[in-house]
Amino acid sequence: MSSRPTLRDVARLSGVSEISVSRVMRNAPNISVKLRSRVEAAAQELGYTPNRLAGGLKSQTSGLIAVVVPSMSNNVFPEVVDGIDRILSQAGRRTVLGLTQYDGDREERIIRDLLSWSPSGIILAGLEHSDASCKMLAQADIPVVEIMDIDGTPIDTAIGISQRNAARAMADHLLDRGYQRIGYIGAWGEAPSRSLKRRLAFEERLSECGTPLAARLIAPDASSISLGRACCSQILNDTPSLDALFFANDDLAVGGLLHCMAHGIEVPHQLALAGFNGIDFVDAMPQQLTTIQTPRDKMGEAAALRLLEHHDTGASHQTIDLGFSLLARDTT
Amino acid sequence: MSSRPTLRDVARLSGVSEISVSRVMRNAPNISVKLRSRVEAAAQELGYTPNRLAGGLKSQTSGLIAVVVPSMSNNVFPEVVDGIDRILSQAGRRTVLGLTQYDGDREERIIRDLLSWSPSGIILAGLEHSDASCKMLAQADIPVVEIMDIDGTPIDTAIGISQRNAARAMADHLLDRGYQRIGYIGAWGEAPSRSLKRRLAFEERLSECGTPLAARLIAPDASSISLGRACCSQILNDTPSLDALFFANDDLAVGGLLHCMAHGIEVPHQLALAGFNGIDFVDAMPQQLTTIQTPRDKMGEAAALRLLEHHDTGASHQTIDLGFSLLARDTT
DNA sequence: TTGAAAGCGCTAACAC
DNA sequence: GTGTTAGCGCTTTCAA
Repeated sequence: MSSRPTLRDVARLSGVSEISVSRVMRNAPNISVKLRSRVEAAAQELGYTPNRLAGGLKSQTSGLIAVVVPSMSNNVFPEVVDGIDRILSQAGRRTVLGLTQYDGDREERIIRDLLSWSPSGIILAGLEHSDASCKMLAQADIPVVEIMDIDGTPIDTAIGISQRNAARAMADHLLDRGYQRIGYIGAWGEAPSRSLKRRLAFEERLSECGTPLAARLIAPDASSISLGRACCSQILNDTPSLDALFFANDDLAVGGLLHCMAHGIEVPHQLALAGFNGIDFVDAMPQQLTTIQTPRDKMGEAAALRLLEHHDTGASHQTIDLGFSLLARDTT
Repeated sequence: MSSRPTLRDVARLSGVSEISVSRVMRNAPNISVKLRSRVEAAAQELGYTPNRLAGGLKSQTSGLIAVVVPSMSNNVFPEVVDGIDRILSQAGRRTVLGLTQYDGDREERIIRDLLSWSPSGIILAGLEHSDASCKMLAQADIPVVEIMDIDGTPIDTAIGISQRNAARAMADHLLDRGYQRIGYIGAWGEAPSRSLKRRLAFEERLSECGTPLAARLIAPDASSISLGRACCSQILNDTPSLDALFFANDDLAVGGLLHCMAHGIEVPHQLALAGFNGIDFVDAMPQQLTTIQTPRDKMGEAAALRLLEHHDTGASHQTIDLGFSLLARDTT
């Protein structure tokens, strides 16, 4: 049985021109009810599916949205992607995914590859990209939304939070609470530039207040609860005098909390713990973790909405701050 | 300042034919070193990016791979997608995403929409799809891989585990340990057909062994640790005599464990707990949770590999069992 | 409100 | 090894 039916087949069957079928399929205006129903019947009968490759080629606008994030293994990005896709699919657009695995070279290759699909827009995590990447993005002449971080100059639009301010807020919180010997634990070898920014801002703030960071441990491995547990153990072994720990994310922090529970370390009296992100499961722990709540699904949704409304403006160098909130709870 | 350069521009600049440029860009065979370098220089100079919409239209094979899963908010799918993309991106293929939100109608629309991109293959979660969906998939004449579940008849290839056998294994485990009053907790209103299959197989096995399920609680909400905690509290309230609980997933089970910790319920002596999936964080809990370990990233990788190798066979009705393992640990 | 012509950018099929 | 020709399936003009 024949291959996939085309517009031509539908046109022949319904006795109208191809362009009329095209208009019906796209819900273009100025189509009589009669013609529409005739065409729809024929399309139905043939099981016609439009070929978006052809449509996109001709119209120079595919409706694909490229999404470039580091990894789905990091708890924050699935939520972002969920938010993006929720908005896009309502609008008949599709998400094409690229996962960089925190590798800048790979990001560049992915961007090049994604642009070859003539996407109608692109969403990227972070503000740091290679020169070549930036050049490609500028030339592509499509809306570019950079999410997560707003501490820097966006190519077009940045939507997220100030990672630096969030870190400084946590520093202030710990100092307000009277902690003096503060340590920091990170993961991924600090490949995500946002972690690095946060740590630097955190250290900077502590120093400004005359209480410099007392210890630091950056594991090269992927972040996980188990890793947090191991790192917590190690940093306390190396620097027993610590009275507070700030973790690069909640997974690590929960690991720290579990370490303390297992070893009878009283939280927060002997050791205070703070995380970052506000992942669902921190609420469920025996002690509610102090953390910074970030609006991850909002970031995805806002980025997608921005792309959808973008038929007007060009590159706008706009920054949208979605804000964070410091949840001061049981562990500090 | 022209728009995006085309093959023609590169051909003109390098003084060769368009088709030669095309061959160079695709690394086709039979190209002299000299011609290749000349073309590459020109492409470089112009910042040429191929237009895959055009290429795909002509060659009838886009290289896009459609991936249809319920949601990224469910811990299991991000890992699957990570596995898929890891393999695909190596092979120069792209993931186009569709999230069904556990809605069959939406799945059907998504499949229709994704097929309009002429994907080279499609990966779907689960074996249950609407008649219309199955028809479209059959007509599309592309490799179809259904992942997660192998209890049923695949359209083409199924890769995953037997959800039923896994549930029966857990039933046997709990019975072996001597538990008699066993309860079950689920979420999502059991929209994921795999949960339902598991529960039914679990109940069936318990009944076969003369120890029917003592209580059951299916929450309509999205699964989460907090929900597990609440459900555990409720089911114990309704049926205090329970001596074991099987949860639809690890999130719920961890919630149950936290409830027990908070209320001084001794695990497993007063109450045994078992989860499903083998999510990373269960290892980190104060007590290691008994669970069924499922090979989620393997499922993604295997599905992607299957699509890549698929230039030979047609629809094969093949089933690939990746197996699970029951991790009998502290909580049973 | 409908249609005819032209061509988006690329590659398969066939020369040479 | 390289080039010529034709056309993938659709939509943008422009005309009626």
